[in-house]
Amino acid sequence: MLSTATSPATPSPFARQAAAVPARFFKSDAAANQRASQHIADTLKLLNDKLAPQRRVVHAGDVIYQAGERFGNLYILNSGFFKIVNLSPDGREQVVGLKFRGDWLGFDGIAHGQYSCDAVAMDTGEVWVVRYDALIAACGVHPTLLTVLHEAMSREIAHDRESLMSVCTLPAEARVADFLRYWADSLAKRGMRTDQITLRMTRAEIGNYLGMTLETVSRSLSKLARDKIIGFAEKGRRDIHIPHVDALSEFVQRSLAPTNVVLQ
Amino acid sequence: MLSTATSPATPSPFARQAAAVPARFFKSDAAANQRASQHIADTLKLLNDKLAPQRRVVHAGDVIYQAGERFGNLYILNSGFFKIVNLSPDGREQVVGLKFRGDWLGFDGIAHGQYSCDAVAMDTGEVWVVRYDALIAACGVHPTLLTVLHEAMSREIAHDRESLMSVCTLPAEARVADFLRYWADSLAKRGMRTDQITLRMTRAEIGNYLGMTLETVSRSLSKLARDKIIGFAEKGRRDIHIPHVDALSEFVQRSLAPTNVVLQ
DNA sequence: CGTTCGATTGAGGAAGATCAATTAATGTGG
DNA sequence: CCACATTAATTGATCTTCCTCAATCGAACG
Repeated sequence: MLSTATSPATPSPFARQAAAVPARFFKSDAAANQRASQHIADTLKLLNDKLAPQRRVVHAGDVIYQAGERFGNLYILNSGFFKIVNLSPDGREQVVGLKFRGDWLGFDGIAHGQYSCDAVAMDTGEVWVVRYDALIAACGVHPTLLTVLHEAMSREIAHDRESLMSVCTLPAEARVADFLRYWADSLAKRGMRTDQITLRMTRAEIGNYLGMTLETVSRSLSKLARDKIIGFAEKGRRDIHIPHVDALSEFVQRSLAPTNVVLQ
Repeated sequence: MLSTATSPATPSPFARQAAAVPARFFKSDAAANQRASQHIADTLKLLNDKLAPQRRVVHAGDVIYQAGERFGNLYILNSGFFKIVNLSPDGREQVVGLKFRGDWLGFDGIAHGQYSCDAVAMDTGEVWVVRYDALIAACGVHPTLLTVLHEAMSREIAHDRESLMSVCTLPAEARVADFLRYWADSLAKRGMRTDQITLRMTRAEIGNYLGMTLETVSRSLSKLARDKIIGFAEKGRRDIHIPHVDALSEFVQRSLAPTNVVLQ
């Protein structure tokens, strides 16, 4: 088991609550998803209207930018699906992010004048290319653009922290469940169906993203299927059926419970 | 051992290099540190001149903002040292970031109108308080401020990804070594000495940040001390002596090597 | 229709978690 | 300033999770 700050041996210096988790925290919220979907559509429309960005169609495997490449553009994902891969000088590679419709790519390049990761398309899609300096200039004219930009950066920061927390505090099976929940959530927030999702990543890629081996991913998925929390399509194990998204959150919570008390 | 995308069994789909690591990648660079230190000082001066921010002295344990609190301010750290703690509804807590002089706090609040983590002072210091809307207004007058802001956000995004990579690809001992290297680097980039550093965190906090137990942190530090890569002060094990920062990077590299070949 | 790549599953082993005992530092009241 | 209480750190022994290695199977593709 992994370390949590709330272990009984060391009462956490920042402990604040050990109460039961209110249901609203892991109940999916259709109305909120509806709003999120609308917000993404509105934002894309705004960007399209004010920036008239260059459009670029991409296919699975296309690299939109590479670590080390000179920074100049930001990219807005209109459709499709990307992975962000971090590279270390010694050859380690790490999938550090997944991007869906409405997400931005390339923020990491601003600080040092060059991108620090690779952005790779995992599917056919369309990205909008925006020159960073043109964007900044446009922000002067349309302040809403600046708001949108900062929101996107802020969201990315907040989400990266969630990822770190997940990797650091959840056991492997729960991490896989949480990954599926996140994926389904991301689709729901974009107005797409979540009962049947197609993972466009291999087990190895998922494992890399979650900090575990492909075998552990496979075993975890098999376990979730045995528990009827997910289902596989008859043919092909890339399509995953998720009858209840909330069941994934509940699985995560259960795997955090001290020990499975049989009779309360 | 943890999964790396470059395991021999599964030749990575994105493999690009397996070459020896060029020395420049882990050799500390005094000139670069000098420049970084100057850049931080210049940036702080600019912010001070253009924004005349409210100053606030903080002491260890002070909470500058809390998760859930309404967003309104950004904070710039002029001196001292902060930790950023992420909280989950079920009570998990995760140190997701450490902040030094020149770093900004509060970006996570922009997107959702409320902060998503706690920012806690670990030492006496001074933060500059800037209202977000006042900052945006000032950016209209002084475009350099916008550049500075975006640089800070971009740096944070890039660094968060490094953290995730470290947790996902390095074994525990290497993570501790890399943590010390990062700490020393951060000090060096701020013009401070790195041969003698004082960790203002307990083993439990370090372990939480690195995704391991406090016992593993302790054992790793003991190992590094046995190997003469670090040393402890006579009294108190919070002060750590680092004769060669590069030795920490080399330790990380060594622990990544397939198997310790005795005679090569 | 064979070849290749991805996924699954099992067996064994190792890294690191957990439990526990001890020691060192820090703080507190007398 | 000291005795005592409290918290942090170390270290050892054991156990669990997950990694590693290996074999098999299914799908996709030329």
